[in-house]
Amino acid sequence: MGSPRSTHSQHLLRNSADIRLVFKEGKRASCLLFTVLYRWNALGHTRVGVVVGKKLGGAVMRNRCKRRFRELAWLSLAAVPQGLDLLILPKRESMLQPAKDLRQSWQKILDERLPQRKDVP
RNA sequence: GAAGUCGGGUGGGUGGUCGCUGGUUCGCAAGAAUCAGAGGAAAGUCCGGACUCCUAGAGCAGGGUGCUGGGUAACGCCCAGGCGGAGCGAUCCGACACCGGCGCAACAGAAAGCACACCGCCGAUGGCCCGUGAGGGAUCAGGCAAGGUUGAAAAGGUGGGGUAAGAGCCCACCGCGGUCGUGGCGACACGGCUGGCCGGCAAGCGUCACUCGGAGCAAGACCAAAUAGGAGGGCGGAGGAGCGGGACACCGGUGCCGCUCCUCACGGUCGGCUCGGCCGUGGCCCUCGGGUAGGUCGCUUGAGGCCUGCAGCAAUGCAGGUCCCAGAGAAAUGACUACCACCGUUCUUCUGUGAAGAAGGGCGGAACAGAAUCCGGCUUACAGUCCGUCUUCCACA
RNA sequence: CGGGGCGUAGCGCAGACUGGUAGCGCACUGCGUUCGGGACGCAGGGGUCGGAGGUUCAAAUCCUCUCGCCCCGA
Repeated sequence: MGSPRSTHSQHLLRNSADIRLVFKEGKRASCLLFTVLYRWNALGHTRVGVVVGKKLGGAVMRNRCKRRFRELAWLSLAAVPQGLDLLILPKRESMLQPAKDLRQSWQKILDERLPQRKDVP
């Protein structure tokens, strides 16, 4: 199996079977700019993935979108309870938004809709 | 100076904070240090290769290309030249071989291929009528293809002679075909002689010349879970019947082992359900090879970049020197922020009659677009901006 | 990444190989029939043939480029 090259790649959700599992069983929290799906995994550490469809633009736009959201999740990794699979689905409106609006929305979802650290099963 | 033309370049910069990927070194490890990290199109996938695997050979079929010569690993690409077309010009554009064969040309038009006669012109010649006659008239036979009409296209064009009217019927020039000569490697050009001279379409079928085996890095090689299935082996197996085996001194029965059959059980199927029919399995474990998810390799040193010289009109080639320059794997090469440049707009102040210019401030914008095995091209997209070549026009000297 | 296919009326499709009239079914409009509706009968409207360029006298059709959609391959 995939031996992790660093601690960074441990926290990436990139396996297509796992992503499909989150789509199927995950819970859903959304706002105007994006949607987050989340599901408890059995690994004990958090994994984050970003899924951007072709409708949002060309390869350049899609890559930038993924980078911005991945970094957003990265900075708040310590605040998220361990053992959660997160899947971010950006919406078209988020492409043109400035970074601070994105950060506010993300923080709001994180505080109000997602499980907190004390909820770890 | 304006308008244009062709060719080439660039594709914001410098800090700060937080991060990503790979190599190297150090470290038991966690990690640390250091170096490197998207494009001219990375795109579309339209061609050509390299490289892999498959394919016994050849022919046919099928595909591609299509003026000539050169360049190249190769090309449908590039360079040079010819011819035709567009433009005052610099320049630009061109699938630009062949109509012998089979086909096609709607509608219109008289006629669209062994050309034709609607309107028209003539009616010299032979008839008819008038007239003594010279002659005149209409048009029957007949002649004509100049003019009109149609069409994308009507059997060379213009002028003259000729004629009853006409016609390459004859002549001159132009065009076309044939042939000879000269120049050129050649496409072709020029000139002489000669023939009175029946088209178009091959991005229709085809012919000719050259050329092409098929698939593609998701190629291919290796390692290899779970589940199902395959082969082999071991242990086990509910009830009954038959046959065989061997031990018990011998025979028979019971029990044991093996095989076959039936019942039974389970699963599937037909069926709304039961009964019933059909099919499959008979429980567990081990080994083997194939192989999926997943992983490793392929994976970046190459028809490579830069500089200099030589050969060539050029594309390009040769020689020498020098450099190592992304290798990810749902996919790194960034995000945020400050300042400076650039553009647009607006405000204030100053100069100025005005047009406008200078300084400072605010707001907004900044293209097309992301390597995915690697090269050579083509095509398409592209805000700005810089450099050079040539052409035309205007002004001044 | 590679391979293949399709864009024609509001919808589903012919026509394309062999170039000259764009057609079929449903839907729509009007009239008839019926007391009224449906069904049926008659008549009719509706098309940049995805876009641009080229070949040709003439292009939905042939050629090139381009846009969008769909399918297949580890």
